[in-house]
Amino acid sequence: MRKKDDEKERSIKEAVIKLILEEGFHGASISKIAKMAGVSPATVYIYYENKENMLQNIYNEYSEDIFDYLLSCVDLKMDGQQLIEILIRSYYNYIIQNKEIFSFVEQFSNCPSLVNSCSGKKGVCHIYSLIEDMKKKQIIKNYRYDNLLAIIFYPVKAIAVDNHKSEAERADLLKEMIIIIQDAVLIQ
Amino acid sequence: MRKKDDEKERSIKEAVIKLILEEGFHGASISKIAKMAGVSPATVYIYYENKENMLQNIYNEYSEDIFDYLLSCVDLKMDGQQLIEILIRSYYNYIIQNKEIFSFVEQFSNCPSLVNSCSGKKGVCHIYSLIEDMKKKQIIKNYRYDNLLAIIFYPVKAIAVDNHKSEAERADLLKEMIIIIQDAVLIQ
Amino acid sequence: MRKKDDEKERSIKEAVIKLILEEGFHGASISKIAKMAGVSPATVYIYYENKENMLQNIYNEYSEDIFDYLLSCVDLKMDGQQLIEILIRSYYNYIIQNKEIFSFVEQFSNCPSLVNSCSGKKGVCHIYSLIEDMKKKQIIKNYRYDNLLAIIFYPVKAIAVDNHKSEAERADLLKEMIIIIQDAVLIQ
Amino acid sequence: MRKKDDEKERSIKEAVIKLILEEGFHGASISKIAKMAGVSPATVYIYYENKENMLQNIYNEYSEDIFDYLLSCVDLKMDGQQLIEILIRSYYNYIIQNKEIFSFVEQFSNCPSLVNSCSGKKGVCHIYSLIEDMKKKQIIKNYRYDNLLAIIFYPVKAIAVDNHKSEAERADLLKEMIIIIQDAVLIQ
DNA sequence: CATGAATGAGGCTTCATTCAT
DNA sequence: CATGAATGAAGCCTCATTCAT
Repeated sequence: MRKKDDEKERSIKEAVIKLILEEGFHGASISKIAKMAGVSPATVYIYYENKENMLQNIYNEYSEDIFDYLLSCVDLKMDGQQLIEILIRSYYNYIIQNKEIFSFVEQFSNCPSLVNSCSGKKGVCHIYSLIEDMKKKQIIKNYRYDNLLAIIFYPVKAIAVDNHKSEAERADLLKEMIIIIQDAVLIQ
Repeated sequence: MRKKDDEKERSIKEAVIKLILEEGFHGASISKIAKMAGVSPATVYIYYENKENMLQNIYNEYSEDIFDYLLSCVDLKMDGQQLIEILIRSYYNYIIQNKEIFSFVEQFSNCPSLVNSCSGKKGVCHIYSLIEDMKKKQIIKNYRYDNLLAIIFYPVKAIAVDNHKSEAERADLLKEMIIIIQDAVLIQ
Repeated sequence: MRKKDDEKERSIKEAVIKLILEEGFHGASISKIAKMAGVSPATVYIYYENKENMLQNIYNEYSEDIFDYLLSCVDLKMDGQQLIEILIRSYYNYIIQNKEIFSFVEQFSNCPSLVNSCSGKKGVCHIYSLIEDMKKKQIIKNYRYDNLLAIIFYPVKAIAVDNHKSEAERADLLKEMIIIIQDAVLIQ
Repeated sequence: MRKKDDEKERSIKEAVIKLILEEGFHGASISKIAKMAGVSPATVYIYYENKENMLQNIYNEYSEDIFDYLLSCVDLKMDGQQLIEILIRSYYNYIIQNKEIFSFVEQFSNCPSLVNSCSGKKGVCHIYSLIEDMKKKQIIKNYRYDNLLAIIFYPVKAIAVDNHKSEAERADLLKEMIIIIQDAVLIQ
């Protein structure tokens, strides 16, 4: 009896997100994935029940990743200004450094037919207590949690995914955006 | 007999965006599209050179739609507060009332392989002069255009696409969001 | 618009029953069928919704064939002896001369998973009135219809499908079998 | 430890014939068989060289079963009437009580590609001496052996496999059929 | 212009079988 | 002996596109 090969599962996953970045969601066929992962098409079905299941599995694994990363970057001893800056910069950096994963998660999220049939734990909850805590400490204004999340992260996304701009331009935009957001959500 | 042609093209377009909302990007095959549009698969190729071309065509047609709509909603005689509110509400309403189109445009935009090979005129330019005008009039703070656009529209999108919430909840969030954005971008 | 080609449908059907005789029910893959019929695999799906449907369709077409043939061979002016002989010989000849069709129908009938999901009009009804008529005329003994059918046709089948015997041997057996059946079912 | 092996082989065999009844000949894949038998697919290849071999093996084991059973039911002290009745009723009962085995053997027999490449000892020989003996004793008419076999058993099969009828109806048919056959083959 | 027929290529998945433990 | 992992080949079917009317 051979053991399940973690290496193989990993290379399959990597092939999926890489292919989906390069060729879009529909260009990632099982045979291409298998070829890129260096396994037989049949092997994919040892690790995943079928293609849809595979995508949802990978989505569930990575969709929370970014928030775990954010939490690992912040420190409760930071003051409000620092904290917002770190959150935003970390979010931005994650997108830049994990293009493939981010693109995969975004494409998946935007596809109603996929995301609706997905078990879908909203992984955002980890960051909930952080935000609520800062509201109680009167560091962040008392806006609704969902709105705070939207304000802090969505505009940054717009900068990060804009490939028409140079890195320098985007760094400038980001700098200004941090100030805008700090002004918007911090008390004083 | 011209009218009939236009109708066919329209019904094809509608079939495309409807199918892509319902079954995702890869569920929209030419034969399904043709069936839903009530035409033969061969007919599709009278109006479009091939499938990719067709999608890009439709994308180009609809990707600017939202900004045209926004401009049609605002009035230069409005004050700053009003204007921001109208922009945001209009944007929100467009998404709600044009789910299919919005979903199509979003999915297309997020697919690198499609959007990169697209002629891609940045349709956002229409709104550029409006924003710049308000900056000159010292109504809106002197932030970079891209950031202003991101701040005003991206967070709203988060509210509009969140299907886990009731209409009432989303209306509440929107109300608050308008205030947040007004505070962030208006002078005083 | 091209018209549906009757030739093509016929060659597909023939390929199916020929292949199933040669290679058994499971050796008849769509691609082999298509190759033998001289069409593309995709073409098969223009004429049949799917494989199961195709097989059922062909079964329904041929399962009654033999009884139509039998009826075309008999004549109401025949006496009882003649009639039984003709029925048996015709049945035998049909099997010999339509090996492929007969084998297909038999294999299909014996496969519960196929035959149960089949619309399945019992085509035997055509011969019903013939038998009942002869019972009324006191030519054939007053046995139940189903039993008469079984007695007249089933033993003959055993002779016809026995490939271990020479043609001459089978002719001898058939001759004797006719007498046995005549004795069994005719009055006097 | 021997017992365990035999059990595995038995459970594989049972899985094969059960699956073939339920899902037809082509629905019985090695992996399904293994799953149903509670063993690994690889284990099947310890007991059988390959799939075709396995099927032929099982066929050879069961194809004679019914005749062994028949012989175990009859007694040479019975008179002709009794003997025919017992033979027929036993044959009928075997089919009813061993649906799976019978269906497997029938499907296999009707598949030329399988049965032709089969070592194929005609298992019917056991019953040969019984029939010939009764012919010598002038109990059964002096018809050819093959025809007697066909007359006695084939029509019964028609009743046994007809699932459109109730058990009661079939019992009635069987009762009459016994009389028909007795009349046909017994002297006086 | 419009069509349904036709197709080779490729989609996902399962197959029978072998490998390595 | 027994296993689950692994695989190339092949299964069915649908795809985007073209053909012929």
